[in-house]
Amino acid sequence: MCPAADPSAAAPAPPRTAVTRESVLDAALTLFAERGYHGTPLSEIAAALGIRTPSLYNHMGSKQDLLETILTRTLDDVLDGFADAVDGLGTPAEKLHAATRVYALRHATHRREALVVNRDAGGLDEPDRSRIRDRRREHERAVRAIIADGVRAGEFQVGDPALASFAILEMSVSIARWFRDDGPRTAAQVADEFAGYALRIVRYRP
Amino acid sequence: MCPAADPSAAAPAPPRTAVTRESVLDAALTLFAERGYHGTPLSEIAAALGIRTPSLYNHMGSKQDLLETILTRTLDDVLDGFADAVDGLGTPAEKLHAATRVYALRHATHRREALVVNRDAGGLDEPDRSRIRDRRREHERAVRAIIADGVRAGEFQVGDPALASFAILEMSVSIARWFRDDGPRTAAQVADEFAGYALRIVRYRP
DNA sequence: CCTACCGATCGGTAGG
DNA sequence: CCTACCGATCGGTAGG
Repeated sequence: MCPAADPSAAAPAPPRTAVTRESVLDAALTLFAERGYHGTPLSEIAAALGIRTPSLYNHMGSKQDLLETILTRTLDDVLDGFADAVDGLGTPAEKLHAATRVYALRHATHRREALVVNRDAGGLDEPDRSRIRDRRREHERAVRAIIADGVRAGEFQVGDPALASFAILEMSVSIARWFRDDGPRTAAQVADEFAGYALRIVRYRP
Repeated sequence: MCPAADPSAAAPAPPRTAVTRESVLDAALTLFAERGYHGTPLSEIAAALGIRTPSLYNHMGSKQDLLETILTRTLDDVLDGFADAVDGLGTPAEKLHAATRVYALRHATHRREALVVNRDAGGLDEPDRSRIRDRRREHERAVRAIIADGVRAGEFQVGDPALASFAILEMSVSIARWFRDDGPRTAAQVADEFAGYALRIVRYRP
């Protein structure tokens, strides 16, 4: 209707910095997070980088490969972050607090990655889809185990550790959907608050 | 690679019941929830109904119209459910418990609708996108107001009602992502448990 | 409800 | 990094 003012040409000025595999992944990450994997044509990724679509193939194997790389890296970071956060901690309460804090913080500081994981993981072809899904379950199971430990130790009171872990994990994931860098709260403030919510959900009383 | 065993032909047998606007909307809802709006071609909706793609236009204006109808109905139901649930209740704790319960229950029993709202609301064109977004904010504000009331009344203890309401709402939304009808818990059990979590998050002590 | 068909756009390739 | 181009598929229309 109005081709002179195309609203999908979101990138205002093609930056003439060097295009690398990393800059392609970064542009793809931004656009996948905004419009979804299926809603993002390669032509828009190219336009954001100031190059033509076929030139993207100097930096990637395929559009799927872009998604797969983004998801694999993101899940690796989440699992590493979890391991680092709980390492050396003693009680289930300490572990649950630290695990929730780092998970919540990650979702405030890596919003694009979280949005793509939650929206487009199903867009992968097998066997990558199963691999990614198993990685997510690994993290879920680890958090559930902490809660179950806390229940056994008499530290927590929940009817079902699986339900509580879903609630804690998913409220943290949602931070990616509403957090703004220029908002009234810092990422660290939100993460601390949510870590506190996690302990409340499992009825931990210090 | 293997055209004889096309995995995207998910509908096994085209049911030869009457195709209506409602059955088109239902098939679209199932497929949008599974693959996303942009990931679902009209040809698959038609195939699920056992008709050809152009025949869909006897029951709809456009693909966008399908999405818009699904989202509008869903948001209407959420707001109506909220109003009915808190109507006549007295204390903030009663209201928050009832509002969370009905919201959680809805996400367990209307999983497809919830997945489409959360994934594809951005796929709408203006002005529908803004209208839908405003409806969601209306619900958020109402829940936040209950929490703020509870804090003022000394019933709840939270640093920031906005943060607590996001946590409560979004953990409930997530039910749509993992709940299974054939799982170990009924929708009502999950809803009751989550309503309890909501009161824990705001530190309500009966 | 169908067949026949449209222009546009998709991801991707050839060949420099 | 480009132009030129590919077959496939998209949402949608014409005309019965």
